[in-house]
Amino acid sequence: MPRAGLDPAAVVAAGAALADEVGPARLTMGLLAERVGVRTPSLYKHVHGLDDLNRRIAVLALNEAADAVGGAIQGYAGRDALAAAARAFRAFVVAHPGRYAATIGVEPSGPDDPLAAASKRLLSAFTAVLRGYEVPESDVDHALRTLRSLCHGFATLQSANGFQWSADIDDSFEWLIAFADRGLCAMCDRREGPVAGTSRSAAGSGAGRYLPRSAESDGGRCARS
Amino acid sequence: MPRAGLDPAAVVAAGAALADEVGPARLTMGLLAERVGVRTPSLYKHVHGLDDLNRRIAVLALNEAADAVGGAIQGYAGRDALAAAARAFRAFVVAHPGRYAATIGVEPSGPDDPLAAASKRLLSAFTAVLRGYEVPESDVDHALRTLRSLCHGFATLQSANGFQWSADIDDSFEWLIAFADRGLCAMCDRREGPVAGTSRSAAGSGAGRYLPRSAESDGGRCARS
DNA sequence: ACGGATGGCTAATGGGATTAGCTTGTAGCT
DNA sequence: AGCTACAAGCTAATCCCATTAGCCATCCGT
Repeated sequence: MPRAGLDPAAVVAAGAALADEVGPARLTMGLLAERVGVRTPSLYKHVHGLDDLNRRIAVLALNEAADAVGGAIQGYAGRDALAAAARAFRAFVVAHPGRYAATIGVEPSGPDDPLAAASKRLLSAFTAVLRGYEVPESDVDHALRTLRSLCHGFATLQSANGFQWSADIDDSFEWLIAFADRGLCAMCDRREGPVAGTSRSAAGSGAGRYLPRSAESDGGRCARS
Repeated sequence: MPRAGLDPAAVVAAGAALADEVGPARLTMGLLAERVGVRTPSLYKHVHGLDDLNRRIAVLALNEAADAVGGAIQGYAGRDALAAAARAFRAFVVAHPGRYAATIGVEPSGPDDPLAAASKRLLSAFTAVLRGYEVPESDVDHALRTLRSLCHGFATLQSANGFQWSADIDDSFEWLIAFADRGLCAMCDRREGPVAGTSRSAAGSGAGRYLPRSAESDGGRCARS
């Protein structure tokens, strides 16, 4: 009986992939064992049980999300960074619904729990976005929670099929980004008239709908760092 | 052996209460049976199984949430309505975390699923909030999804203990309300200078922090219906 | 080669969901 | 009042899944 060459990381990676495929509720030790080519009890040599597996998947997911968001905002600031972060986050959750779902409901057991560190990494990426807006120091925590709630809520509702109506979901998300930008930007001194509202750029099916006001169109709209 | 006088509604209500107490993950048929005073298999005379029970709890929760939000916004408009709706929603989720959690991940099976109707009722309440802002007809769906994402995200993150930092959660939520108000209001013609930002009213432990700008302080801030 | 640590296996336990089939209140009818 | 049919309970049994115990093979360094 040849060895399967497993280690905890491989088991967790396979578990995360499986969770993405079948949903976190149907992620079972037996199914995962079959997937990696061993019998069920053998998994316990690598993870301590289903709960432990879920925690580790959550850590993996948070780190991957942090990488995705952190990478996406490189070189951007202000609204561009906000849009990049939000899109990257949502893309990650939509691409990996199972592992992201594993992150909800897990609590770090202590201050040195890797879960806490992974969580902090993701938050840091969003904190970087806020630096492009004039958010007072005392409000950063609140803004962070708000931003996280917004992204988390949209992503989970979408991946749970919570949006049942006709309007295009991508359009809604771009609207959400503009909304968040207004909510953050309105804290700064504003030097322009009313926001143009909903005039769509009619760019067909491309990604740049809803005022893709990139660097060229925003000079001085909101003080940036 | 006397009859317990159960019916589906009683079972579901007890199940929802139990979910609030022990969490949806630990809601078990055996525990519920014990709670209502029958043996486990007897529950199957009233609900079709655990999945069915969860769906019914979700329907109950959505209807209760819709009632709470709908009732809270009576007589308010604009920012006051937004704040009332958001607070009522969060209060409901915090008071009934288990039954609200039952709503995530359930999909309506068809157009006549009571789940779809309950979902619509909750959405309607939020739609009423939007009527106080100048949201173009074409954007209502987007705004609705955004608002729902924001509330849902905050509520679920909080009830999952996803906020691990120091800042006060009630403060954060009031900040969130102000943020949403800015995001929605900035679509209207605006007749005033920059929003005052974060000056707190320092009202001690009361509920009216973060610019409790009620009817008296907002005349003409945003066109209301 | 050798010996411990490691990773895998079979067998067994226990809990929870669900079903089958029986029994008995109970409501409604005569 | 008595009969009947259905509704609501119950016991027993089954299946699936997580987890543990204890055994055996493999690998790696000596």
